Amino acid sequence: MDVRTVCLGILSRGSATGYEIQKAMKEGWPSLFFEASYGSIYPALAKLTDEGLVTCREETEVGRPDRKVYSITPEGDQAFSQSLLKPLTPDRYRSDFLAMIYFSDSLPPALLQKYLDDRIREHQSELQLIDELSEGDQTPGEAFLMEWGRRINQLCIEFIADNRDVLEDGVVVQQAEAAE
Amino acid sequence: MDVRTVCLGILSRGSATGYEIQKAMKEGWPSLFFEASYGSIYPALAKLTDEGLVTCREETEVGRPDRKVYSITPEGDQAFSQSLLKPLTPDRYRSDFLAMIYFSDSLPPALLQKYLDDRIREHQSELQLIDELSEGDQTPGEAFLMEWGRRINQLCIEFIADNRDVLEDGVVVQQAEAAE
DNA sequence: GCTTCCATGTAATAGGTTACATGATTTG
DNA sequence: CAAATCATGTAACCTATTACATGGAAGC
Repeated sequence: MDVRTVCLGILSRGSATGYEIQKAMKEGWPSLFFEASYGSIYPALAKLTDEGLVTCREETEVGRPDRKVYSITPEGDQAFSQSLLKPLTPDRYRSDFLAMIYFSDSLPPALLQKYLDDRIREHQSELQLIDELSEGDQTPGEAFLMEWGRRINQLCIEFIADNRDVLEDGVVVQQAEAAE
Repeated sequence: MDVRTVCLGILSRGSATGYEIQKAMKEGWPSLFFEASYGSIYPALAKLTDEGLVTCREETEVGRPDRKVYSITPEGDQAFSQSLLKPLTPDRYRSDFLAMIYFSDSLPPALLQKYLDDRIREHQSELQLIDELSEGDQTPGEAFLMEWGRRINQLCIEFIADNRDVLEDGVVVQQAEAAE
């Protein structure tokens, strides 16, 4: 699922500007599964407009660029529904944090501690974000994502707290050999 | 952390061919935080060799391309250690699955069910992979990643099983309004 | 007075994937 | 007998990021 499709999906929930779409990907529910910068969102919206999948209503503004409110068209709705029928591509996950864990024996212990502390704080921020998003009514998808996000972040915080000594003490774990 | 750096990190654990590095990113511990295709790995190794961060020993093979075994140099070791000192970039996560959840009200119910079933199977496969990787001795980093992977995947399986009815019944969740 | 928010967009660049090219050996 | 495994590499392509360009209004 590329920027194009996610923009279309967000617009299927209601009209928005490019700026608002980016905000949704950064601080809204979509931030839990996607992110993109202006440099990809604006061209995507321009292309979707060319193809007739969205329309654009311009509102003249003073002192800043005209506000362009994009709305999905019936063709856009159909295109989006069809894109959901295509097989899902595998999740793409890339984590400097987990890489750092894997290579943590090449790391100064003080830095390892800092990275772990930082990480806990990041998970706490995300829990707070989810709390803020959770105010008001929710679609089933939002309710599911909310609890999902809570559980995952809680688990991560708890897990780091409970298991950081394995990394910090640098003990090599040996497999119990019951077979001998 | 780009392909270049992860290749270097993997080579810091022992010599390997490009093929083996790709396998590690696909089926080894590194698969938990990184993935890359040959098209990026081979050029990265060539460049690292040019820069003197790795060396390459060629073993003549019959019926297939020469096997090129890469080994990290002292300069490479140092370069890798230093790259771990640079601030970690935020995790990058992109999930068609969670996007599908978010937009699940635009989805035929039968397809939603299939996606959820498939997802549970994927998490089970990953648990199995982790079990296979867990045989033998482990570094602290590996032990941490092992348990991390187990817990996350177990949580996901359990969570989907427990909460899928929220999506499948399509009930709109309303916030309890205690303040009124 | 500084920072953040609003608001759009482009150009250069980075970083990667996909498909292609080749082909023997082992496993089911 | 087909498929997977081993094994390397390139070229075309795609997608997205980063940095730049612009600037007023509102909040702290």
